[in-house]
Formats: sequence, structure tokens, C-alpha cells
Amino acid sequence: MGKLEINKRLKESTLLNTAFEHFTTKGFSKTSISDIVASAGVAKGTFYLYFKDKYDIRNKLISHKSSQLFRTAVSTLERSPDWETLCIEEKIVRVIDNIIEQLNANQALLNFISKNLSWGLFKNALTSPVLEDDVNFADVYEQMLEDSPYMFRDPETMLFLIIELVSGACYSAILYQEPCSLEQLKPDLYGTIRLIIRSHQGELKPGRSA
Amino acid sequence: MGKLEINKRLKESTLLNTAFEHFTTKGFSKTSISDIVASAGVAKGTFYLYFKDKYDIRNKLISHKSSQLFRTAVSTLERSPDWETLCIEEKIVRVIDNIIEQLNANQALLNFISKNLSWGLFKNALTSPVLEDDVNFADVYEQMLEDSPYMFRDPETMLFLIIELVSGACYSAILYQEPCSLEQLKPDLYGTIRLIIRSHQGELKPGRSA
Amino acid sequence: MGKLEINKRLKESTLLNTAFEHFTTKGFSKTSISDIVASAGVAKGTFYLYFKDKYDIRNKLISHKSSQLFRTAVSTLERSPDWETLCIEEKIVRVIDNIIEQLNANQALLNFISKNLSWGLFKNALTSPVLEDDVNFADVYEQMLEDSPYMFRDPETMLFLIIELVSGACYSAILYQEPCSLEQLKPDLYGTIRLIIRSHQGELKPGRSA
Amino acid sequence: MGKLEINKRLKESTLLNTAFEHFTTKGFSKTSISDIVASAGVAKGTFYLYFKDKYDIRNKLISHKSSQLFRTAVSTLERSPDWETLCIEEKIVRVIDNIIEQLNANQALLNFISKNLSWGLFKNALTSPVLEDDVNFADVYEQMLEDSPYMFRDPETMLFLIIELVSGACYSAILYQEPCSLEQLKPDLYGTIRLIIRSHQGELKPGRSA
DNA sequence: TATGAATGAGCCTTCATTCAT
DNA sequence: TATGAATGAAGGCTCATTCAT
Repeated sequence: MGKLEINKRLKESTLLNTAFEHFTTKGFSKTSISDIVASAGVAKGTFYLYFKDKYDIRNKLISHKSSQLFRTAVSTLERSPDWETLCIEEKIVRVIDNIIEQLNANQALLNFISKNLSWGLFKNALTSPVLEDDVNFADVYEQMLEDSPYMFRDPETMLFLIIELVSGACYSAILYQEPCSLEQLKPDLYGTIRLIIRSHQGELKPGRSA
Repeated sequence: MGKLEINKRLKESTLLNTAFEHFTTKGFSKTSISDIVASAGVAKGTFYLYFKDKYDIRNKLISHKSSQLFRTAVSTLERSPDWETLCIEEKIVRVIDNIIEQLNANQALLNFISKNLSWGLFKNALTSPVLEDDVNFADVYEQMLEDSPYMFRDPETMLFLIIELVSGACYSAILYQEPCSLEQLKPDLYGTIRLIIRSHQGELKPGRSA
Repeated sequence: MGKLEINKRLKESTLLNTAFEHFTTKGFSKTSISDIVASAGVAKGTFYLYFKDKYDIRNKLISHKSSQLFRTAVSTLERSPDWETLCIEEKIVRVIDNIIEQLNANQALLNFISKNLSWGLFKNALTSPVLEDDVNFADVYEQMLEDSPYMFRDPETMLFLIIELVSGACYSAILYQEPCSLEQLKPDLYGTIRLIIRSHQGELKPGRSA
Repeated sequence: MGKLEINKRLKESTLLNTAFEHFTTKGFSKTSISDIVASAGVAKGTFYLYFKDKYDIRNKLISHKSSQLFRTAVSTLERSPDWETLCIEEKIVRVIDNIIEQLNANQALLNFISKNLSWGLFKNALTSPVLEDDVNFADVYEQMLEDSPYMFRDPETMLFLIIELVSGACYSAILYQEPCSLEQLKPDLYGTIRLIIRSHQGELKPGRSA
């Protein structure tokens, strides 16, 4: 990678970071391109060399940040000594919990992602990383399913239901303590997630034992 | 209510209707006050006699429309001969189903509501009607709980979980057929709702029988 | 006409005047709306209350200025004691000559009009005045034809040919002395105009004598 | 001409061609340098190695295209068996007619040339070819005059008047059918051209017979 | 000769809001 | 209560040109 190429990566990354700063601080629609480039220390025209428009940078940010949440969760959890021994239900709940805690600690990020996320964009984020080291969560999920001794009916819908539930619930509970605090919500929420998983769980795979 | 009072109500109502038309057609941020007042046939200044600003009319609209969804659902269902005999689980699923079908038939409305709804605004919509004949769903819900022979743990959270799940899932399934069509999603979705309800359902109330 | 109405007329007129100043000084494409409103002493938004865009004000200006050229020519010439006695050929040449002299004296105007004029716009200018007292040259021309004892074949094409010839020729001769000075060109030009007129001139009208 | 020299010519020619494509398709001011270089497949900076700026390439294009019109007309007509026998009046009318038909068949070119042509640039085009095989119309015209048995008063002005007349008239008639279609205009137009020529035509040259 | 990333002034236009009438 | 002319900051975006490589 030549010097010039590195420089370009750097610039794109700077723009993404400063844009994120502004989006989370004062919201997407109140952030202007001028704001972004001023903070990034580049000219306005430069912005348009890297991104088609404001929506483009937003979508790339969401993809990137979502991916990052999963990467952090997975790489943290994989280090727990008991990870490999856990059943899929437990694994999923732990991943969710880890992500929720990340969001709880970074409410600006939660606000930004929730307001701008759609399942389509999200699915995309999980499969096509923006930056090179973004994790591909789809692979991780598939591995979990494979490792499980059980078969699963419609794993995509299962994930979808879980994510929609979690994403709406967290937004409200973390940011507004509505209808209750996150801590109060968690048991119920995780209970519901387990119910969803179990209701999609089928028979033992041939030649496997629980 | 004097003639003048009626006239005012009429004007407010006209503004709400034309604003809704524009918001659902081209979105909130692309609708200008000019658009609204032009369609409503009043002067720009007049708008500000009825609403504080653009956000004000949007919020009132969401409240009103959400309320209307419930009112329509409940008043339709109450006419079914078997309504009174249904258990609460069945009642809730039917209400949800009715609303989902309304939204499926009116996707512009779904789009508008989903993009702009938050639990806080929503709860508000269900308890404090904007226009006089908007139903108070909180009362209906409470009545359902009272009619049920069972006790319920944390009914507000239960409703919250259900609504967050449904709202995210519908948005994606109806508008984008993601991760599957509405018809394909329904069994899973309603199954999950029933799981949530059952997991909150407690003992028989004293002196009641199932 | 109310005070407010007068004020609006005044503002439109001011905008037209300052726009003309800029267009003729530094050209259409190099004049910005900012330039215009700054000189006119109004806010930028105000411009758009009076004109759709830059093209709109340009077209209105051309119409207005073209009309004015004819009005000035005709009203000047009508005051000559011999005007009524002149034949149509002579009248037309005098009108053209008067206009050419106006343009010779106001080369910025010539430059502006020539670069932006098209026959369509021009015909429009001659028939539908922008401001109330703009003359309707079409009426004057028709009157000339009527007053003439001769019939004319295709008078619109005749006028068209004359105007296209004059407009191209003047532009070059006045502004660049190409292929010769205006004074040197005039005999030839007017000779050609007379030829065009005569070639369209037909028989005596019934019951008329030359 | 070395290989390198050829390569340069080729690049210049490619740039001219793609620029022409864009100018005629969407107009001069709406064509950007980016558009041109992208189509030409060269880098932006390269453009400035061949042309001073956007105006430079436009002017060169006009010169080239105008020249081409004449070259095509003359070389076509010279092939007619009767060409040598024609009088100058007839020759000029045929050249004009040929050019008009070329423009009628290529209205984008007409539009581009008319909007950007001035007598100065035009005269330049006819005398100083941009590319090597562009014809020098001035020579052809002079030859015509020489071949004619008649003397001509002020042949440059004569040509000037004809061209200004034709250029304005064609623009309007071909592109807008105003004030009438090209076919309807032609007799009048060519009649006028003949009148102009005849009015410049003088005595027989000494020692010549008609 | 050729490249193309970077520039940044400048463009047109929109629009929520105010206020004199 | 109602009007609608006026505001002017702010917006997103373009593009001719430069210059280090």
C-alpha cells in the first residue's frame, strides 16, 4: 500500500470519526457537511471525494459501528474460559448482553444507531464490512448454529425477531428508563429471548447428543 | 361550542389532515410549512396560531393516528360475537393482528408512524387523546387485565415488550419483506407474543376460575 | 393601488434595474443572485418572491428592454411632422435606424440583448408587455401595414428576416467594427432592408392609389 | 511526425471530440472538465496540457466545426458536373443551402454553433484552420469572386450580411419553426440572398463577357 | 508528459419564523 | 383572528484549477 493510499485511508477514517462525533452530539439532520469538514480539517470538496453525500457517510458509519459492536462482543466473549462449552441459547444471550452493556456505556452510539438502523442496513453491516477488519457476524452466527447439537427452524427470522425486540426495548429502557430501568428490564427481556430461541429449536441433529 | 369555536376546530383539523397527507407522501423533513398551508388554504402565519412549530403538528399527528389505530381495532373487534368470551392472550393477539392489517393496508401511515414513534410519545397517545373522540387505550387494556381471571406480573413491561417487538418487526416485514413476508412472519410473531404473555401470567385471582 | 401594492412594484422594479446593471456590466453567467440582492438592498429570499430564478429575471428584462427600444423609437418618430406622410418602407427604416442609434449609444444593452435574444422571446416581448406602459409593437406594425396602400405577402416573415439581419449585423458592427464601422455598414444594411420590403410588397389594395 | 507527436495529436483530437459530444448534448455551461476527461479517458490535469481552459476548447471546436461545414459543402458541390458553369450568385446560394441542410440534419451542432458563434470567431474559423485539413474558405470565396465576370463592391460586407441573415434565420426556423418551417422560409431567404448579391454586383470586368 | 487528490470559493435555493397590517 | 411579504442564515453541492508525485 503506497503512501498515497495510506493517506487516503487516513482521510476517510478521519471523516468518518468526525462525522460520528457530530451525528451523536447534535443529530444527523442538524449536522452539516461544513461541520464535518471543519472538524476534519479538510476542504468541503474533499468530502465528496470520499462519500456520495451525507446519507452515504451515515450508512457507512452505521455499518461500521454495528459491526464493531459485534466484533467487540464476540472477541471479548471468546476469551471466557467456558465459552466453548455454552449452548447456543446461552451464547446468544451473552452476546446480546455484552452489546447492550456497550450501548449502555455509550448512549450517544445507541441513540445514533437506533434512530438510523433498519434491518436491511443491519443485515448488510453484518455481512459486508466497510473497513477491512470489520467482523463478519454472519459467519459467527452460522458457526454457532453449526456447533449446536440441535436443528433450528428459520434461523434468520429468529435472529430478526430477537434483534427487533432488543433494539426497540433497549432504546427506550436505556435512554428514557421507560417503561423501567435497564436492570429491571433485563430478566424479562432475556427471558423472552430464550423463549424465542427455544420456540425455534428443533430436534437433535442426527448422531449428536445434547 | 360557538360557531367561532367550531371554525377553529375545523381549521386545526384541516391543517392536521393536509400535514398528514404531505408527511406520508414525501416525508417529514421534505414537507415545508408552505406546503401545508398552501394545501390547507390558509396563510402561513395562521399555522403558528394553531401549532407551536413543525414538530408540534407532527407529534399531535402521531398521537392522533396511533390512537385511531387502536380505536378502530377495538371497536371492530368488540363487535365480534365471541369477543367477551376470549381470554386476554387471544384478545391481545387479535388487537395486534387488526392493527397490523390496518398498517399493511396503509403503508404510508406505517412508514410515518414507525419513523417518528417513540415509546414515550406512544404511551402519551394511548392515554391523552388529542381530539375528543380518540379512544383511551390504557382504559381498554386495564379492563382486559381486570376481566382476566389471572394476575399479571408487570403488565406495563409486558405491553412494552410486545409493542417494541411488533413495531420493529412489522416495519421491516411489511415495507421491505425482510427477512420474509408478513404472512410468513405472522405465525412466529404471534407465537412469540403468546410466549411473552404467558411468561407474565401469574396465578388465578382469588375467587376466580379459569 | 394600495401602499403595499406600490411597495411591491417598487421592489420588483429595483430588482430588475440592479439585475440589468450587473448583467450588462459583467455578464449573465457571472452575475450571482447575491450580487443582485446586495445592490437592491433586499434579502436573498425576497428575490424568489418576485422571480422564479435567474433565467426568469433575465427573460423579463429582455422583454422589457426590447419593448422599451420600440416604444422610444415610435414615440420619437411619431413626433416628426412628416411621419404620417411616409411610406411603410421609409417608416420601417427609420424605426430601425432609431433603434440602432439607441443601441449604438448603449452598447451594454446591445450586448445583453443580442446575446440573450431569440425570436420567440422577442415576438413575445413585442406583444405582451411586462410592465404596464410597455408598448405593444405588434399593434404599431399592423397599423403601418394597414395604412400602406399596398398589400404585403407574409408580413411576419418579412419582419423576421429584417430583424435577424439587423440584429446580427449590428452586434458585429457596433461592438467590434466588423466587418466595418456602423456608419459604413448603414447604407448597405438599409439598402438590403428596402430590398426585403419591396420583395414582399404586392399590388395596390383595391380602391387605393399610391 | 514522430510517434509521440502522433500520440499527442490523437489525445487532443479525442478531447475535442468528447467535448463536442458533451457540449452539444447538454450545453457548454453544464459540461464540466470532469465530464470531458472522464469520457476521453485521461486525467484532469492532462486537459490543461492541451487547452488553456474551457473557453479555449470551445473556441477551437467552433472554428473546427464551422470550417468543416464549409469544407463539406464545397467538396460536395465541386463534384456536381455543372459547378464550374454556375454564376457566383448560384454558387453562393448552393453553398448556403448545403450548409443549411447539414445543420438541419444536425440540430445539436446548429444549436452549439449559433449560441457560441460571433463574426470574429467565424472569420477566424474560415481563415485559420485548427486541424491540418480544415479548408480555408476565404480562398474558396476569393476564387469565386475571381471567376465571376463581374466586379463586386465590398465583398466582405456582402458575405457578412448574408451570413448574419442566414445564421439568425436558420436558428429560429430550424430549431423552433419560427416564424415558419425551414421549407417555407427557404424561398424568401434565398430570394433575399440573391437581392443582396445583386445589389453588390457591379460592372463586367474589363475584357470579360457574361 | 501524465496523473488525480485536494482545494475552497462560490453557486442557487429553501424555509421556519416574524411582524406590520 | 388572519394575513403574507420579508427575512437571512443555512444548506448541500459543483467545479475549474493547481501541484506534488
